[in-house]
Amino acid sequence: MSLDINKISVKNSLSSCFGTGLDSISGGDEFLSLLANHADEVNITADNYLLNEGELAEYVYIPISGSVMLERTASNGSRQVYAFLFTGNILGLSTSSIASYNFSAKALSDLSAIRISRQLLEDFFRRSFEISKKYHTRTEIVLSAMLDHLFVMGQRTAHQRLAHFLLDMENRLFCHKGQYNLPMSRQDIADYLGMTVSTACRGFTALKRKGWISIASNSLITIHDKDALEHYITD
Amino acid sequence: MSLDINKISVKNSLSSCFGTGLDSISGGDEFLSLLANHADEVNITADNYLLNEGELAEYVYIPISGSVMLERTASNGSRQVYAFLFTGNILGLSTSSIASYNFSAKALSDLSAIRISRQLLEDFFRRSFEISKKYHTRTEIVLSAMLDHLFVMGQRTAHQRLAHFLLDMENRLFCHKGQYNLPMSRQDIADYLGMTVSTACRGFTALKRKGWISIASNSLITIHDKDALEHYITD
DNA sequence: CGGCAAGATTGATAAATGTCAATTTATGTT
DNA sequence: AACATAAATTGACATTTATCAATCTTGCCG
Repeated sequence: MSLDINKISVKNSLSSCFGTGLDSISGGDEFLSLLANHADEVNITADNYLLNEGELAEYVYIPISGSVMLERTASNGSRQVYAFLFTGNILGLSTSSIASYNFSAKALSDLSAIRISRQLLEDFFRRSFEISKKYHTRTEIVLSAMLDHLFVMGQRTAHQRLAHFLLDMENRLFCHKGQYNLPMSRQDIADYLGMTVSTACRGFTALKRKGWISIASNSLITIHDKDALEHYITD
Repeated sequence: MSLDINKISVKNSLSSCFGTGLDSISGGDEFLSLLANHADEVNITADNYLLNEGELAEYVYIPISGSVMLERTASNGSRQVYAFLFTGNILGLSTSSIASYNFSAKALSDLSAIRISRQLLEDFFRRSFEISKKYHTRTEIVLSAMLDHLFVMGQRTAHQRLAHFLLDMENRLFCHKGQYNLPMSRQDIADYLGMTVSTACRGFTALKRKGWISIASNSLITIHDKDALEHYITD
């Protein structure tokens, strides 16, 4: 199956997130072309699951359009959202090739993604050490991002965590003059940051009152004072 | 330099921790022997740092005796402890070969560790895909453990997190009839679990009052009712 | 063995966050 | 545009956790 590589955005290469730019794992165009010739394209509609925790981890995915949320739900119903992934991010990194997925992936919007068999990926790695190295460096970057998130979760207040999240999204989403659209609900944000929806809402309100952000239509966020936010999250 | 491989414990292979058993990354004895012939041994005394955040990441370490704590301290003094590592655990996994350490490693006790150059490790990987695969599977297991910890941090109360920690330590430390010695201070535990020392202490007291644990001498813990603890942490 | 210093525990209180219900606002449909 | 529905926000109150100081315990060292 053929695929137009140019469709894959290389934005979102930054910071505390699971996936980062596809560009960063390529061993030059050679790798991308290789993948493109062996990748399927999958499409699912909003609110459906691309994969489920516990399923045999057969594929790695890269969203072409739309966004995805990685999550785990416990038996008592509590849910932790692990990450939000956007176009060009890689999904499936954290799963060993012999094991099953340790999270579920839910589409936040209608989604197109390319899908590469882990077996095939492994064959590429076997043939090219350089490609293997790029890919594994990428995994290590994800681990590093997890450390950042863990720090914030353990050492910051609910409102600070929210401010941190908004700055992170400003880096990763398409943003014009400090304005961007959040693709996830308040509940998703709350479950990502380990707080209730009420607390998340009060956080938004608090940041608005300080004049650091404004909210036009629930999902449309404008950052007015990035410096203040950055200072706020470090205490 | 020569090294007695038998000194390296293969316990601690379980659960939510950074490093896990060295056995799991070996490509059979061949790999261990290879490393042993190229490894240095380093020794440092309790409370000193094996490596510091920001330093060029030149080595991977494996403690032979003693234990280590990985941590990050922010400019305002708040500290997140990322992991406790014991003998046989691998230290340095989460750092890309071209970057610097993204945490510091502090000895909890007098420590001996073997030290392998990342450059050398990479040479091994280049030569043997199988060794590379084992190593990177190990990294993915660490990432998976981080997800477990993140879930607990985001979705559980302070006392539940403490109970979870005590069960984890029971798996990983030398334990006889439910009794084991914690090598870290209350402050370290609190910083690992994202709470204050006071809250950690109250947690210990609460678990004692329920009759699920007892504490002989601050560091000597006995688990009396593992089932109750396991039920407690899932709500 | 006694005394000291550091670490651990507890108490009183304040602050942060959760709970649950009411209300408001946004979104999608005719 | 009006409605219906779901999502977001807020208020009142309960619970959890932090803060800070006092007290107790442990481990260490002479």
